[in-house]
Amino acid sequence: MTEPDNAALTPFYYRDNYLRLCDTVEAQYGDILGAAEREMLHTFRSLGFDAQCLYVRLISRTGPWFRESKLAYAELGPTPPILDELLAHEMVEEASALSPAELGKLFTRSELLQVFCPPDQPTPPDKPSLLHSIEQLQLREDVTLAALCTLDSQRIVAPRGVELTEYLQLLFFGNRQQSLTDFVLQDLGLTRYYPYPLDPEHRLFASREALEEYVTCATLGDTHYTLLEAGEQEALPALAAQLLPMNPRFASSEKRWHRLCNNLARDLERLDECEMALQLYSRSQRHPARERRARILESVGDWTAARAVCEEILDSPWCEAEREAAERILPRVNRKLGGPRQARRRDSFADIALTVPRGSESVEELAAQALQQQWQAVHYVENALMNTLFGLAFWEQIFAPVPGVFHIPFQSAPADMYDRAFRIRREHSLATRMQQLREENLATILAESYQRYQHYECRWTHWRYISLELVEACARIIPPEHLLAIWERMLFDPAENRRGFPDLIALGAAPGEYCLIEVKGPGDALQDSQKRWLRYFQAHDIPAQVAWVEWRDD
DNA sequence: ACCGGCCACACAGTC
DNA sequence: AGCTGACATG
DNA sequence: GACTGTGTGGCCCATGTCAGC
Ligand SMILES: [Mn+2]
Ligand SMILES: [Mn+2]
Repeated sequence: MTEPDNAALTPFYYRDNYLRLCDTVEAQYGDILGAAEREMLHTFRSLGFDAQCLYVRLISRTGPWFRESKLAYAELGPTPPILDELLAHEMVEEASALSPAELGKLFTRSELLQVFCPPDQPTPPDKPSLLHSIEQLQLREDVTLAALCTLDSQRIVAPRGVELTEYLQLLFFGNRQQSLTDFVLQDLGLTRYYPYPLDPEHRLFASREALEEYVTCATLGDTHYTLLEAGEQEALPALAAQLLPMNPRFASSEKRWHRLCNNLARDLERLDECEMALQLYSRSQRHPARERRARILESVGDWTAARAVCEEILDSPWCEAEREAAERILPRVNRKLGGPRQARRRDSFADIALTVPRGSESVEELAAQALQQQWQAVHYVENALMNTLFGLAFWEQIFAPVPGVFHIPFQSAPADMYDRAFRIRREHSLATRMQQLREENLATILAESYQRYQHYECRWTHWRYISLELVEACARIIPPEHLLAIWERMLFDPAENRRGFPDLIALGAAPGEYCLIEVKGPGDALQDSQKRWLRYFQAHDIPAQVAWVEWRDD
């Protein structure tokens, strides 16, 4: 047990952070909380210190039910009187009946055996079947609970207001993933967020309706997942029927809704529910909705409609991947409609053949080792290197205080990082920065940026994998005009063009002596995103090649 | 944005 | 026993 | 060989404990 570095960490940091969260949310969203919710917050604040601490522990752990005996916190003293207080204020409720499934989460296999299986009877082989056989007993749920309490006379409790807590966290973080844990990680110094200025003026959720709309989308997403998990595909059309009449009105839930439409539609395709899939896709404004529509229409033989969708895409593509898909589909469809056969563009990239012995390492590692002989150093970097360099080059623009993009102090990128709007809203500062990068010493800029911003959370930088030394070596050897060209394309579409970079970078001794190398093992092929970068490299005379690996059999 | 989304890869079926 | 996954923890 | 679909594994603090198998 080591002492935390951060002296601010008290034994009560969970409670302290929860209060910070409540304060922030009440200040920012007081108007959209209901009377009952504010009342509950008031009750919480009126509790004694220990009761507050225990309550926050309860809502931070996976419940909903807890055995009193499992609630032991050294910093709080005996649990029973604290629970008494929480029960008295109705912040906690006591179980009076529990289902077999709930029992399974609370009691061990041997405890359940002890109570429900007489020693002379055959014992179920594992816990699931044990729970099943308890179900078969058809006991009343309060009876089963009473039976178990004979071996553990302590109470079984659940915190109330869990859904309020979920709402508070959602309002604070703007998503359902982050939680009090993020405060803790911050306190522990495990994560550090760049101190960009927050603007409380622009809040994420405009109104109670916006919040509810988001929660509805999230719940439908949960249902989707649960149905898949349970193998209940037949219920998916009904889920789609719930999704379709929705009309998301708030920006805060739009992206989520579109993604949900796409995900669900994809599953409906697999069920041959093409009609419904088409309806969902046509409501979605997110790639690959239009591509999927074109493919469905092609597969059902509606070539006229398929052509129309392709033309719509080509007219104003959402991204390059979408345009390429339309360019592949359209000629096929045109031929069906009696058009001429068209010659296809063929790529040809510089390549080498490698024959290496099989090893336990990945094919990329093995290829890197084989290439070590011809180069000073070969690094297996994939997307991490170029994304890190991008983050270093444009840190100030990424974290610039554009209105409305920084809501909370736990962001690793602005809210619009992957939107079309990102580039447009920072047009001027990005242009100025590009100019500066063109004119000044890139190696110095990148190294200084690395040292200044190292350890701050950023979607682009990979501090662990990409060392300062590697950044310096790359900045010395890769010609600035190459890096600038790469960054231009990344800025053009930061979402799409952050992937597809070659696996390896091989570095020589002198400036210009380097090569980006995509490793392809037997059976692997270039992906579309990789081809797009390789084409771009060709067009800009950036040295890149594909290394086709074969196994040397001995 | 961790019961999810994103990568890259492996493999199979089609033309 | 030895391994794994879920969970809680700082 | 190109294209398409599908399914996979890793990656997201690190570490210890416990229950299950
Ligand atoms: Mn790769
Ligand atoms: Mn590769």
